[in-house]
Amino acid sequence: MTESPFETDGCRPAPRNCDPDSRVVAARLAALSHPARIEIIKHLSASNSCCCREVVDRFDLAQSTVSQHLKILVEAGLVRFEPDRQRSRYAVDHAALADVSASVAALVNSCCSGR
Amino acid sequence: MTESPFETDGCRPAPRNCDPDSRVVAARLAALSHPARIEIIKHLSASNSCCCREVVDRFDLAQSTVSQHLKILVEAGLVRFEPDRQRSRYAVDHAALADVSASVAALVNSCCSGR
DNA sequence: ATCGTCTATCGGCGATAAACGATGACCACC
DNA sequence: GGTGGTCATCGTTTATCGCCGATAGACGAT
Repeated sequence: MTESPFETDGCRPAPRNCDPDSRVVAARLAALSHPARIEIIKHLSASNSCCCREVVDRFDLAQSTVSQHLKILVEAGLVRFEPDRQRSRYAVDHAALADVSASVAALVNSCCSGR
Repeated sequence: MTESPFETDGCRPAPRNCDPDSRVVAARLAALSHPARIEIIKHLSASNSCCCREVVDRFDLAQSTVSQHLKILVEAGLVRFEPDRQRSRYAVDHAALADVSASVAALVNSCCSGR
């Protein structure tokens, strides 16, 4: 356990005495908190699996931008990546997505149960 | 009124052909995608209702920072604000929070149902 | 070997977020 | 009136986001 004051670990800045759970949830929500990424998730799941180009054609965003969004989703664990020849197959990780939904539900629930 | 191609309306930048729903969901998730704000939500619901100072004491953040976070939560409609003498009562809007949870669940569901 | 295509990454730019201190408004109380 | 506590806002600084064009790597086809 490093004694670093800030362990960014891909999360947003957090107060010192912050529940690690909150950081994890926040990081995943951050990945989902962009309209383009939500749309990309929808598109991926509708098509079962897409390559980058397919997504670029769908939305009018530059290829580099789409690649960036996909990278963020992969790093958040919401999308799985599999290189396929010169293409890249991206597919939604439904389990991870369900997990996010469960996390939010748990947060809401804890707020209601605690009164 | 300028003919701006982007009507930001308090949301993150979005591609042109973006489902408005995605923008709304994204905006709410953005409010939740910060560890400190998640912690604040938890604290508020545990205490039923808090003033700003109470939150400041709990986390080691400057009063102005906490005030800012609370403002963001209020603007996102997740927390209700009620001035009370020189204090400010902040309370979680459980209905709104449940609504966010439902939105995420709907998104996840649409991904699974669409296969 | 040389194209053309698909990707990922780099570098840069403008805009926004996040944090803080300082200031002033407001209220209660002495 | 003066004092102390609470709060929102302003202004500043720093870091990150979101987007793009350009570039380079990898692959298939000609």
